[in-house]
Amino acid sequence: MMKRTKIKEAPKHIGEKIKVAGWINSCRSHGKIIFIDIRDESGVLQTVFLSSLKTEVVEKAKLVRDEWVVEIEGEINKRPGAAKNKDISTGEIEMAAESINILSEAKTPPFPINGDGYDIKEEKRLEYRYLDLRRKRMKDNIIIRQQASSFIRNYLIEKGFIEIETPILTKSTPEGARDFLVPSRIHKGEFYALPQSPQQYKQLLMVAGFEKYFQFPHVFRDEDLRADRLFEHTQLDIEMSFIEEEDVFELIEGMMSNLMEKVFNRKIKIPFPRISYDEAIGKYKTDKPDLRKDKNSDELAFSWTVDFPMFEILQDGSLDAVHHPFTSLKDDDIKIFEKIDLKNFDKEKLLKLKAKQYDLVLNGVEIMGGSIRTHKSEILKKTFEVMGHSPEGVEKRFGHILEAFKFGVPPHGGIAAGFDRLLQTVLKEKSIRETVAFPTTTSGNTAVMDAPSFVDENQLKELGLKLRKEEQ
RNA sequence: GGGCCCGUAGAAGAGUCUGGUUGUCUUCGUCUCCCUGUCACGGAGAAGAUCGUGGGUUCAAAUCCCAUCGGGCCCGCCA
Repeated sequence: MMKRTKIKEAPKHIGEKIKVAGWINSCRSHGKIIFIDIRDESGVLQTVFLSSLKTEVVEKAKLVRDEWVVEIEGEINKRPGAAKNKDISTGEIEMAAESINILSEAKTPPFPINGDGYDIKEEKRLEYRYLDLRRKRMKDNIIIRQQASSFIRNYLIEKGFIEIETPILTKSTPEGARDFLVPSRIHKGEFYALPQSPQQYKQLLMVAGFEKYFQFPHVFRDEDLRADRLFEHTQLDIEMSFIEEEDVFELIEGMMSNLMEKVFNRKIKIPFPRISYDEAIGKYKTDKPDLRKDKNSDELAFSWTVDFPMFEILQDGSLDAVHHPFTSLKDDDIKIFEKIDLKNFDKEKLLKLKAKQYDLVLNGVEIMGGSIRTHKSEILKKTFEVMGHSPEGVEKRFGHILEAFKFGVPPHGGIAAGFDRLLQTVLKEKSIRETVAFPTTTSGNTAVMDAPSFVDENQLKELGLKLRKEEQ
């Protein structure tokens, strides 16, 4: 049996007989000559069926329809002069078909697969996502996503980073977004939480002596969805020991400029502009300015927003950390903070304190955020106090990491990207869902699969759960 | 939790505001026939609709009202 050749490789086989396999992209019958375009993952190839072929072959060629799965054998030839098609990469060649084998028939697709798909209801596209992903635009998005993650992975490994996975079944943290919870079967009535970020684990890895860590973690937040927000998304998470802000900027600028050039074929200038939070708010009325407006161009505009305030004031008048309590203050502000008497403190003074916190902004979208962490227990204790946490509360929420910090913690810091949102921004997609193979709708219903859904009573029983009667 | 918008043959849209023959039309797709160089081929013909669902108003509802389901965008929320 002849080995199958990928369509992208076909131009290397001019004058040879090969076999290609894939989906029918389109059929054009002219009576005595039939053109069948066959598509595989790598491209599209025109095959030509002449009436001089065996009747049986011609009959089969007349029978097939779009999206049927077939394999076709024949000789690869250069196309006659006028028949060349510059619009497709295999437009210089065609296959003089000799045989066709139908591997699988197909129903007529519920929507067109040619074209970009933007005008089709997303509801339908998600219901049949496996067909939607056949379209070139979606396939390209998924493939470039992999090229980007693969590039970043290699880049970081080259720089001495270790990729380490952290748990998905983990502990609920009362800070931040609403958790997704998973009931424990063994410990009835208790729950795991899915991670909102590997923040604490990656800091523990610094204590463990992994000086440069990264991973592409899947993280979960049970908050209402938007065009740029999903329940679950992929991060690029990075943490390093013995570094300062400039080390993070340098790493990310090198990584992003190389990524843009090698994967997205776009040159960008480094270093990126650094804009203080106060300047950004003053000049652009936002902490994520779109610098394309300044430059009056559509080029990708990266910038750092730096020197965020450490604390913000909430509606109830209490103070909260803008980023998180483990964020380090600027060196000068640490001294000021140390002198502040919390028994009788001036909120304004605290609100002026600046942190070693930074965001990477691309075209007005926050695509990365991070900070240098503080590991000094006195400062941490005081920060928790400002935020109104009782010592018992702190112990319950952060005890494990504070305990770890007692065993020799290196100065450390890091950054995390919303990987899907980064792709969305670079690819200029309107929705984050265009960069994900199987996203949910904005009400959290999954693509193709019918989730969430009710479960067996037995499953609930095993977990020690029951629904209230009126909810069943 | 709140606001705005959308749901009409397989797909996209017009029709709804201002109710009126049997749901009319456009593009694409589907099916049949014709066609030897097309490439989203072309030509001729045909089929295809519970106007999301339920209720109400009316002599009469795709059209007006209420409810409900589904979808999208935004505010809140997302350290």
